[in-house]
Formats: sequence, structure tokens, C-alpha cells
Amino acid sequence: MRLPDGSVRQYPKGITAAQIAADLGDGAVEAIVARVDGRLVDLFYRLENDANLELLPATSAEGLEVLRHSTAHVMAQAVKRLIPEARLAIGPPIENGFYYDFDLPRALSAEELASIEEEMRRIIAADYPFSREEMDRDEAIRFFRERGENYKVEILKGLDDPRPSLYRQGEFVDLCRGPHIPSTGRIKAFKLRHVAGAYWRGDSSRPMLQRIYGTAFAHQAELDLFLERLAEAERRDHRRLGRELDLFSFRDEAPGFIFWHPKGYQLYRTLVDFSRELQEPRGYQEVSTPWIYRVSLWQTSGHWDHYKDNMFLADAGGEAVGVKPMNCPGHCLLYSQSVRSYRDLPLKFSEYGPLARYEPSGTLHGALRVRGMHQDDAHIFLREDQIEEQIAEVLELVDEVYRAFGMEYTVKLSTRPDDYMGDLATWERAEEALERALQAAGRPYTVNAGDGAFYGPKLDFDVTDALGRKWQCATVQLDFQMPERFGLTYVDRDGQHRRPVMIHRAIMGTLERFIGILVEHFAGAFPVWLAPVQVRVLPIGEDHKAYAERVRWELARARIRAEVDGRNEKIGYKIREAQVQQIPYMLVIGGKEAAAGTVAVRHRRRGDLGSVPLERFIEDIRREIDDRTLD
RNA sequence: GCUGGCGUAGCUCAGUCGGUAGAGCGACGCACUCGUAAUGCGUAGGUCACGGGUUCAAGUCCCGUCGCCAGCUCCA
Repeated sequence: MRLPDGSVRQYPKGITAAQIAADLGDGAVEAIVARVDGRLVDLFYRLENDANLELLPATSAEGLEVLRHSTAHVMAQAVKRLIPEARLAIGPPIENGFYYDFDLPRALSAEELASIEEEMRRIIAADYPFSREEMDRDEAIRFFRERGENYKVEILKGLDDPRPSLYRQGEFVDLCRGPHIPSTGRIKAFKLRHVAGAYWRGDSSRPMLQRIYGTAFAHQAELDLFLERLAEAERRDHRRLGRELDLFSFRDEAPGFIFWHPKGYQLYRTLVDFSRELQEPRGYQEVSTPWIYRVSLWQTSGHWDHYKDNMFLADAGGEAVGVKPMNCPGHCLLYSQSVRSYRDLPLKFSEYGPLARYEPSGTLHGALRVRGMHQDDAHIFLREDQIEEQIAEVLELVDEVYRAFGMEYTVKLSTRPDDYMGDLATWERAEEALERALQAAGRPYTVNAGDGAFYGPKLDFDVTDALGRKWQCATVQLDFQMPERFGLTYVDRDGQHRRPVMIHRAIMGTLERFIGILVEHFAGAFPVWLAPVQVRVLPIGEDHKAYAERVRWELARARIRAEVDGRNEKIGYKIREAQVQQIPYMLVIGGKEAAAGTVAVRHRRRGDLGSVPLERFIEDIRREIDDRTLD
């Protein structure tokens, strides 16, 4: 046997991986699964030939997946004990845990999870070994049909494998490819999380099953850490912080739309200003186009065929109209308003106006999934030979934006799908141009072959927030189709009319969603440049209000967002409120400050920083804002 | 859209077996004039999501609608 450290050991033929693990001792006894020549197998697997052998503990990525898969089986066993009529569907490991789908005679309540967990603990204490057996497919079908497991029968019928495997632990048996842990006692830390509906095979026309989600870890400490992270995510929930920080609200009267309160809208405007500040030097021209069009426009653009179900439609005096879900058709009309020369390209139209998408009711989620939205949207009309340079510029823009928020991101290149439109040579040139731009920018990226839109290849950007969660925000899509549909042309150097290419791009993406992400990313403690209120001036007593008001005036004149808390409250109370609202700077104003023309600075995290002259404070915070310092 | 759960004051939540609504925080008012995370006292605030039904009587039971939540499906 060749081990991962390169050493080679001799063992008799037919020895099991578990026996080798015992022989090796030390860390190897922790192993719960083995990898033989790259294939994962059970520890009781018999080694008949020379092989590369790896013994994997529950802390390894593969081991953890196996542990969770086995925990799913144990959960299914517990459910079968408590509800014998339960029919099993599937139970795979997933990111952060596992689930198992059941067809049950009644709805499961959240409280029942506790009794299922209790039964699981009994199964774990009994330490049943997992065993594997193989059957002919027909025999397996008979076996499961007798048990009334019709979902398993359906799975088997769709299986190519002539001898599928079954795994048993105790009285429980399940169709499964495996591998599994040696015995149920190896499960040290697990938790059932929630019940939800899920369609059999993800098909909304098939029966709805009940899915129980759970998770398992190698050790209790890791499970605790995971649960703590979930609790932290809940504390940061933008719906809760949005209300507590008075940023925005939702009303039943307009599901999927946001009411921006003054502070939330300040944040929104800061983002749009930031976007303009970056885009104007790069030649973007901001425009505003209609938000309602006759359906004929949507027929021209192709949205009618592909997107009608997601549009807000209305009858306007007997004529069908639709609210725009995207800006591209409007920008195409705008483009076609004039004769364009090759010298005009690239032509960049940006727009921050309203968009409406009729998202299904069940998919709405706070600010993260809305029906009424705004994007930092732009369309670049360009010649094919400009693709590389323009993509490079957009990549730079994306980088500058996300750096400002301290967010890491990864890039995915999605290439030509099977149902592509247009000619192959153009696609290939465009994909190469995208790759060259990515390589020139030194951006690592992954390729999602065949995942592009039917009208062109695209780049998707996944940003990672402070909790390690990934969000897709920016998107850059090349489009050969829309210019075609709108008959767009430019007059080339030789006087010929040629077809421009179009780039759809958004950097922050949907601003509503992006603000939701930012709220959670910063846990409401926005960096100074973003904070809706950057400074709160806190006069200690009635006598200091006049000076406090003057301080606010000087701050406002320096374009610093400040407010005075002139309420008749103790200073400790005012500080507490400002802290809770995550206001970056508090200026405590008393007799000393008023007399000396200074301010006593308190930072929300660094605490009391002592007194400085007002001009000095303004200078310092101004620099912090202009540099977009992250604290 | 589908399955399940939920909907009581601005927020968090009590409300028993069906007998006509409660707390804390917040808000507001008054007093206190205060130096770095909660001063005291008082007051107001509810069509119990909406519509219908059962009942002598409905926040409570039943049906429908809307919205929210967790998933699923969808996501140009």
C-alpha cells in the first residue's frame, strides 16, 4: 500500500482499510472512510491489490461529506421508527449539512424535530455498524416494492447500475451508493434544523415531500461554531437592521417594493454618487428612458417570448403596455435615434431608473429579492474589435467598486450554450476576447462551459461578505442579438453600415439588493463614507446647544452629514443611543469645548479620543470620507 | 406559483376551557440641567391582517383572501 506520505507498506491480500488504520495507529484511527486509488470506499472495504490508500477523518472535506450522508441515514431510521408509514425519497449531503426527503401521512411540526433527534441519539448510542450489500437491480426493485418504497423503486428504474448497493444499519436499510462511516456511534455532533416542503425530483408537477434539514460535524466545537455563525447571520439580518436603523420598510400594500426612509435613501444616494464618480471619467453618459412601453417594443426585444411572465403588464386605454424589467431595449431605441459613426463607439449609456419585475410571491425576500428595483446599469455599444479593451475597463471598474467595500470576489466565465444564436465564429472571437481581458487583468477565473446566455457569453462575479456568504451581484454580458433585433448600425470607416456589439453590465447590480448585502456585510456599522449619519453632536446641557448647533453647521458646510441630539437627556443616554445606531463619530459638547472651540471626539469602536479643535476634526474626518477608509 | 408555519400596540411578545385586551422596550408630556452605553414620574397608543361563517358570546373554532417566514420551483 502506498500512503499519502509516500511510504509503502506490505499487507496481506484481503485486509480491510479499517485494519490498516488500526495498524497505523495515531491519527489514522480517526478515519471514517478511505480513498483507494482515488475512489472513496467504506473502511470495511477489502484490499485485494496494490493500491494508493488514503485514510480520511471526519475533519477532511470528503470525510465530512460521508459523515453527513450517514447522519442523514440515521435520521431516516429515526423517522421510520417514529412514523412507520413514512416513505423515503432521497437524502444527500449538501453544503453545510444534509437533508432527507420523506413522503409522510401528515405534516411534521418543528417540535417533532426534537423527538427525532432523541431517537437519533438512541441509534447513535446503539452504535450499529453500517454494512453494504449488492443485489441485482430487479431483485432490488422487488425488495423495495415489497416495503412500499415506491420512490426507491422509481430511482432504481432510472439507474444504469445492474447491481446497485444497499446499506444497512440496525433494522434500517436504504438504497445507496455509499460509502458510509463504520458505525452510527461515530456521529459525534449533529443538529436538525428545519422542515420544509420540496418537490420530488425538483419538479413542481410532482408530489410535494417534506424535507428535514440537518447538519453534522466531526466535533461539537465545530457544530457550535457553525450554529454561532447562523445566530450572527440572524443578528445581521438586513430586514431587522433596516428597521432598527430606520433605513427602509415594507408594507403589505406594495409587496416586493421598498419604502426608503431618509437614512436609507441617503445610503442609496451615496452609492449612486459613487457609481457616477467612477463612471463619468470613463465616458459613461447618464440617461433616463421611459419605464412603460407598448408590448410591441417587448416583442422586438424578445422579452415578450422569454420574460413575459415576469413583467408587470397593464391595459392603457385598450392598449397593452408593459413596465420595463430592464433598460436594454430603451437604450437600443436611444442608440437608433441618431446615425452613429465608428468614431462614436464605444457609446456608453448608464441609467439608474426604476425597473419592475413580477417575481413570484414565494421568492420575495426583504431587499434581497424585490419586484421594484434600480440598478447601476449601463449598456456599451461597441465594435467587435473593442471588446477586449472595454471588458478590461469594466473589470477595472468592478475591482474598484468592490475594493471600496472590502469585499473579495471571484469571476466565472460562462461560454456558449447549446441553444446559442448567431454565428459560431463571432462567439469564438468574443469568448477569446473575454479570456484575454481576464488574463491581462491578472484575474483568476473559472469557466462555466455552456452556461452563457443564448445571445452571448458572460462574466458573473460572486462577492463574499463578512460572513463568508457568496452573492452574485455584478454581471457583464456580451450581446450579439439585441443589436440585430433592433437593426442597430454604425457607419464604418469605409462608409459601410455595420452591426455594433452590445455589453450589458451592472457592477453593484440591483441597488436594493446590494444595500441589503451591505447592511449584513457591515452588520449595520457602515464605514464613515457610507454612513447615513456620519457625526452626531451631543450637547451635555441646555447651555451648550447653541455651540452644538454651530458645530453642526460647520460640519454641514464641509459636506459632512451631522445631526444634533438636543434632547433633554443625560449624556450617557445620548451616547448609548448613538452607539446602538452605529453612528461613527459622536462629538460631546460641554462648557470646556464651547469655550475653547474644540469638540470631544468619541468613535463608535475606539471610544473616547479626547478633545481636538473643530477644524482639526473636520480635516480628519473629511480625509477618512474622501479615502473611503474602512474601519 | 407550490408545501408547511405565522399574522395581537411602533418593536419583542403574553392572552388558560370561547366570556369583550395585557407587559417590557419605544413614543409623548412633566420634573431633573446632567461629562462618555439606559434619571424619575406620568400619559397616550389596538377594527386582535382582511372578509365571511358557527355561537347567547370569537383574538381564541371553521372557510376564504392578503401579507410575512422557511424551503421548493424560478431567476435575461
